[in-house]
Amino acid sequence: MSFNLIHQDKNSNARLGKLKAAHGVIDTPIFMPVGTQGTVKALTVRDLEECSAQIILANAYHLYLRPGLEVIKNAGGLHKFMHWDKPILTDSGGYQVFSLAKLRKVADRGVEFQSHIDGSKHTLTPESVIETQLTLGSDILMPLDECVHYPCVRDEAEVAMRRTIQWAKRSKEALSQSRIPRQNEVGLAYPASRNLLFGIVQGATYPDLRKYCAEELAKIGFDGYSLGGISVGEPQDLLYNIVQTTCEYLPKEFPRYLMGVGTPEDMISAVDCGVDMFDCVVPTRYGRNGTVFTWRGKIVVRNSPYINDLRPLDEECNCFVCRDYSRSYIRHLLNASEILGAILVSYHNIYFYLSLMEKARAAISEDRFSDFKKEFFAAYSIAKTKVEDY
RNA sequence: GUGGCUAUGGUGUAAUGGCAGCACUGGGGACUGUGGUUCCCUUAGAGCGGGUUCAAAUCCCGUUAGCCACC
Repeated sequence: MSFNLIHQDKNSNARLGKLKAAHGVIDTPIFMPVGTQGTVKALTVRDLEECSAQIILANAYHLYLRPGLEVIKNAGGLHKFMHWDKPILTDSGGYQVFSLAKLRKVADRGVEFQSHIDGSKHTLTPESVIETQLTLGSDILMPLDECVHYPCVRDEAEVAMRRTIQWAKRSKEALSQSRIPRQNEVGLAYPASRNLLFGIVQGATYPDLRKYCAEELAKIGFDGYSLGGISVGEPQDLLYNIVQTTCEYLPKEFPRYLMGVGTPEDMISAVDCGVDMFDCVVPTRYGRNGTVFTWRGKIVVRNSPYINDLRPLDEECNCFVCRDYSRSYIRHLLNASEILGAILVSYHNIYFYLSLMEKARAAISEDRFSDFKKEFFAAYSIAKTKVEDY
């Protein structure tokens, strides 16, 4: 068993766990910084290690298109290529198929689409996507799935959900039959660990579809279960409802991964429902665009109130950015489109996200997650209401 | 001193005599399994004084300033 449930919070559904992957053990709940193209934008691997990142996400679709699998194979796999020796979770490209809707054709066999880079035609199948991820040397693989837009009529959601289950089955089969060498090279933290494969629960906003999908996937048997098709435009409370009900249908002894989510509030709420893993572009993308996450809420440091503000981004943060630089200076960098601005805010935001998860884990281990959540939300709303003071 | 040219948001520039537009800057917003140095919204303008005309950034006169040429 690759996942150990270490502790269940007594007053909520939050849980503490350890997930054993080929390149290391991951403490959950965890946030995984997004490194789509084999890099967490604006950050070096050294930065990520300083921030205590335990696992990052990469995207098989993007890397398959550019630089191409041969280049990465030649480099000895994605870990060596990007000089990251901790676990990597790869997304299949299922989401890109969804977000690049204009360029695609979906059928039971797989997805046909045109490259967003050069327009060339490609076909993704559940099998090819597994092969790609094995070639990359991924620790945790995601199967090809079909994500639908919000709102989505029931029939359409059901078709996509059934296809996702079929594809999940084929993915598991493909993984077990693949001839690509597994994670058994010398020097790995857990050489015996195989590549982990998660199932993805679809079903849009329909609780019965989510339930059916979760149960069918559990029957097939995966190393973890993802909640997909969430945060695609639905209102906040609906998002929490789906997460909560879906978690109830998932087996407790496996990790749960809420894909693509989210804001600090989203994550804390989802941990409360029993979610263990997250990934999201928000800390890095917002960072590049000048929004900073602090323990008192988010601030847009690019804006004029901070022009002469010599305080750190977050007075309660211990990261090197907050030690060495002022809001005034960082605002200037962002305003002048200097690269360092994006770097510093991205670093701080990733540090913040990982600290948030670390605090959540500490709280769960002491059965005080509910209090932690309350305190977090109380403090986090300050920037919104008292901008002039913060 | 004489002649010529020019004058439009903070900056740089458009517009047959017919709703003064664009870019940058300034001010805000957006961003959720990354097509993002991105995207959206927005403040702000005719050197000054007259005249012609239904109507003037546009035509005419004067004036001021800048530039160019000549003396």
